[in-house]
Amino acid sequence: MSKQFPLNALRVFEAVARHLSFTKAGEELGLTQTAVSYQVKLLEDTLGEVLFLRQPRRIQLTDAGQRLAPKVSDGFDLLRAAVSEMQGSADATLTIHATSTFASHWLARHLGIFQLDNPTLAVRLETSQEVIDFSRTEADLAIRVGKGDWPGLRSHFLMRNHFTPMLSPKLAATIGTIKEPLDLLKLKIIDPSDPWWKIWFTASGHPDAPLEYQSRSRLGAQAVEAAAAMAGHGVAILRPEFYQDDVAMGRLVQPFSLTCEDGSHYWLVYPQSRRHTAKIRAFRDFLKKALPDFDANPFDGTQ
Amino acid sequence: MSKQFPLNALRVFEAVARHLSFTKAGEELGLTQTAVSYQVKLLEDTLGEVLFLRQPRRIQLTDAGQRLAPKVSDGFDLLRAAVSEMQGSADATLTIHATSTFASHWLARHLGIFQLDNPTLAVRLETSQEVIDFSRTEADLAIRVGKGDWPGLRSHFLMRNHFTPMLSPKLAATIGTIKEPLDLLKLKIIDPSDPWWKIWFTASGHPDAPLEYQSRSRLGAQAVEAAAAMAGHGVAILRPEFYQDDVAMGRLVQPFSLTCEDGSHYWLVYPQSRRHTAKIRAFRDFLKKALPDFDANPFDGTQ
DNA sequence: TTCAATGCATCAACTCTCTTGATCCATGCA
DNA sequence: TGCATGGATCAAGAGAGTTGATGCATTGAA
Repeated sequence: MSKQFPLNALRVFEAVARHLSFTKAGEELGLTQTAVSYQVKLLEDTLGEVLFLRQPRRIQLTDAGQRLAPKVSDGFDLLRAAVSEMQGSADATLTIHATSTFASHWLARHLGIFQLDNPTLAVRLETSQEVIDFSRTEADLAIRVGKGDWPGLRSHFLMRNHFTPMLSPKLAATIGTIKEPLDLLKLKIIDPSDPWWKIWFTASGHPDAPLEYQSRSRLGAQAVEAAAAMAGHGVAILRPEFYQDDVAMGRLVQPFSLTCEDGSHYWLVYPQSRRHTAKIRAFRDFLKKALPDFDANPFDGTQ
Repeated sequence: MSKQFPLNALRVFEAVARHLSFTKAGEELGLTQTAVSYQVKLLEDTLGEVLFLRQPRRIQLTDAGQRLAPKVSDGFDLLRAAVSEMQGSADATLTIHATSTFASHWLARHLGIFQLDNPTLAVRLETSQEVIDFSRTEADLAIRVGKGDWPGLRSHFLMRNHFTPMLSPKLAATIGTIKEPLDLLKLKIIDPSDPWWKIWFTASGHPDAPLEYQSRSRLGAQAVEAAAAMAGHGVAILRPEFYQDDVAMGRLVQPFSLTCEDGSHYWLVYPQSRRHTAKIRAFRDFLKKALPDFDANPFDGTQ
């Protein structure tokens, strides 16, 4: 079965053997009668066997052709089945990669609706902080934070990413009321090297707020910082919408209404080439319904 | 399984899945690594599924690929088997078309040797007077009389065709001895419209011998005329070598040693495209050994 | 008998798929 | 650190495969 062997000719032969007509077979395959004739002859030449007897207005399988035809049909049936089955079962699982923050604070809440709408689709949710590479990881789609400009990938805007300081009410109580942004500096900043802090203090009118840049690296995930904040270990800078529950439960407070952005937002992302897949379409449609700003342009004037 | 589906890509995928290497698969198939890469991507695009995870120095099947690979292998195994089995069994039968004259007077005598040399080959001998068309009849090769110039066919000279009057000794006795060609005209000429008579009489010095051209058409087969001659119904004009047995048995006599030709000779003939088939090669070799003049040029000077 | 319809073969021209070779990049190993 | 391995990417090119026109033989209907 080396590259020499004309597989396409074999496929054509199979169709011709079924129809016993070059023309009909051509129609089935979307070929002209000429092409069919050519392919059959090509196959006959490589096999060294005549497969059809050309009688005036009809063709007929030779003994050789008769022996070959059913087995070739079986072979192609198997291939067809293999392919469609593979596609079927692959379609049955949707693998989503998301940051743990988004997964736990947004997806967890909304995925139920998607699953109700798509009962046959098993969802596999993988969380990772890294930006996954679709060619190296088995994932159908991903939720990423960034600018939406990833080459080779299709991206849809999901929601803006903004942030504001948050801390546990208990910790806040230790310094009385928090009136002024600079008050926060009396407390421990959980990750002062996070550029978000610089942005926020600048926006609040304190571009020179003293932040200890030298300290530990980012904890890596907003969720971890949030947990630390809830535990009263310090002040975190978070996306407030993700923690409304915790605010309601009294685990966190948002002392200032000022929120800032750094230009990175949440995006749905998947490989260009797979944009027409049913399951991807389904998830895209779900997000479109669930998110008012889906596919909006975060960079136009209307903030 | 329409023409859209890249069958070749599937074949490439099968090889890659076995080797787990684009390069190795390429070597097996006689392709460059680039081509393999292209084909795999093509297949992935049409399926809408990633089949391999590209890790730095190795690749790995995805779930989808893992499901697909074994079934595709099975499918190709089936096709491979179908093809080789067909070829095998087709190679096991050699169908020869010959004129009944040649079949009964030459082949019948010599075919035994061929079958001893090729015990696995079943020989099917079909006799017919018509010049068969290989595209309309199931035949591997044919023995024909003619000039050896059939388009699309390969032909090998077998033996000259020449002829001389022959008759039963009993019939000859009815007019005493036969000394002179014209003596034959005292007897019934079995098929006087046969152009061979005209040629022979002319060669014997009697271009004006009165032959009843108007009479019945040729009996069609030399064998039939020979039978008539043996039965004493008249004089036939035959290829003497074919009837040496009958001469020996006293059924026929050849009154004159003069033999003539009409430019047509015996040829082995088969489709160009099948010249490399094992069974055709075998039969050709057999004739080469059995016939001293095999593949000689009957038209050169050396008669 | 003649005429129209059907179906395959043939031919030349072209298209576009597929292949090649060069180059690049990342990783693993010495 | 430097080399070998293995895959991706790119531009260029070849050639397999298609197409459409045409021809031929047969069948069936008028």
